[in-house]
Amino acid sequence: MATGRTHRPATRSRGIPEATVARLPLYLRALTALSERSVPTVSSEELAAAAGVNSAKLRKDFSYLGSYGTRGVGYDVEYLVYQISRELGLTQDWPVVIVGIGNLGAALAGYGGFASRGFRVAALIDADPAMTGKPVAGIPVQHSDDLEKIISEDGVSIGVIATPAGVAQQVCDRLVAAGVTSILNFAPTVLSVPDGVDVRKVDLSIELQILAFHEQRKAGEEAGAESGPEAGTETGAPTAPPAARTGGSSRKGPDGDVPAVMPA
Amino acid sequence: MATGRTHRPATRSRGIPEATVARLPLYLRALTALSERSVPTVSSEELAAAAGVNSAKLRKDFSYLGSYGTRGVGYDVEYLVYQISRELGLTQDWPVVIVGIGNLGAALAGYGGFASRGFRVAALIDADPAMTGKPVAGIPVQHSDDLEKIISEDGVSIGVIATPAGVAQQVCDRLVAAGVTSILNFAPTVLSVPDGVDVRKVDLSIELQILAFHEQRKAGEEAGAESGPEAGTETGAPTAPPAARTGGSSRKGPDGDVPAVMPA
DNA sequence: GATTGTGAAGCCCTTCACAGCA
DNA sequence: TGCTGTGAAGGGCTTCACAATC
Repeated sequence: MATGRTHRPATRSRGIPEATVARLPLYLRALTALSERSVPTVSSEELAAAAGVNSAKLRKDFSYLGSYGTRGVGYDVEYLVYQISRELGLTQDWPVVIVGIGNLGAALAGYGGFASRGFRVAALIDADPAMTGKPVAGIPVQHSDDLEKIISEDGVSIGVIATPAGVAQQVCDRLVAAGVTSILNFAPTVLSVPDGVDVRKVDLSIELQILAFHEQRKAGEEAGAESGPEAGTETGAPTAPPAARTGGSSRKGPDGDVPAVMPA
Repeated sequence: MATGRTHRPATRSRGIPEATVARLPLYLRALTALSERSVPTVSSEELAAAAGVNSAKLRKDFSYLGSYGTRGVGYDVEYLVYQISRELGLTQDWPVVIVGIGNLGAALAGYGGFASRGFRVAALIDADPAMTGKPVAGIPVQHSDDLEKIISEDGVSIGVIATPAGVAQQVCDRLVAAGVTSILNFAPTVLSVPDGVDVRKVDLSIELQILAFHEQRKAGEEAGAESGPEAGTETGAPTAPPAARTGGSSRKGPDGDVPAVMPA
């Protein structure tokens, strides 16, 4: 998951659990598809299947928004689309700026999923003077010197950071100082922000690493047993075993009390 | 968060909680940075700060891997880097294919964070014949007709889908049939896969929608009270109030029992 | 009869707080 | 003395299962 940090655990906002909020866009997408096919109503079971969750969870989620369904019938598609959109704040226009127009920033600039959800790319910003004025996805890139001016003039409150990791924090600081209060961070760094600012991060390599973990697990399972994730070779062995390893007293180690690989 | 689905809740693998696995890459990055600065040891407090988590959580996480620290001292940086890498399966080489070489696919192809973590882009695949042979990020694009051959020849087990939503499921099916067992999905669709295949998704517009939700909440808080998220205008009002609304018996509605906006 | 809405139970994760160890 | 490793407590989310409702 990409998760923000500053999330006022107090107040509980209006009581909608964060996990539920994170699924609302999923439901919304499924409902939009149904709406386009002019399906009038949908049951929790059907909608849950379309959104890839189970129906009890979906009903519980919707119960936080209010009682929008009809027992024995299901949910009115159009009405739910509206309610969820409103709950998510998508009935208003959100100008966003994208900072860092490299490959990724350019891809984001051209991403159709933004505009269709009420997000308007208000500006593309890059530090490279050679980029200034060049149109990307139909929008001229502006120089980062003008960052503050752009933010305040357009009333931008959401910023997307797609810069190299090295400059992400300073870009973040400038965005926040200029009035941005929500940040979507693609740079592989931990950003620190003051209270009241939300950060969500998307880290491509982290997702792959998580997949690799499970992939390795699978490979181990089917192979039966082999003492460790990569037994024979000892590739690029640990550079520095810690002091503790020599004692060998009570440590459980990686494969201590449980066979590393289940023998079937 | 981007979360996979098929996750065998049984067997519990080797007992490392999913939440912990998701943080290991974070720790690894922080440790790598320390390693490059030749820092020999680090305390849970310091490392936690660098990774943006709290220290109790970090210690608990590490405790699932084994006792790799030294009381009164901290953790050996190099040793931890190795242990976490091994746990994540990064000590081996993971060939990946990227399917769908549009803006996003191209950006992914050139993303440096992959190679540095042991992920090797084995092939770029696109359905457009005009793309075939064209080098992207130094790698020639191959036609999707050859997908199965590429997967099996290179022993690819991880696939990245960056195609339009409409074809994502069929691409997914072909990848799985060809032997891929982990998929990172950037297409805004729910993929269904057989047991044993892991899917993680990254959805750019969902992240923004979650930010918008909190952003709206903030705007409401500072504005005092105003009856609803966007009061005056009634922009694009609900197309179809559901049957239930007329009865008006027990429904709580969106702003029923709690003021939509806290009055200070 | 069908399907929602929801208390209650269970599970997982986080946090606390301190014993154990270097 | 300082910091890790971990039992125990606490909190949030998911799942169950069924009463309420159309």
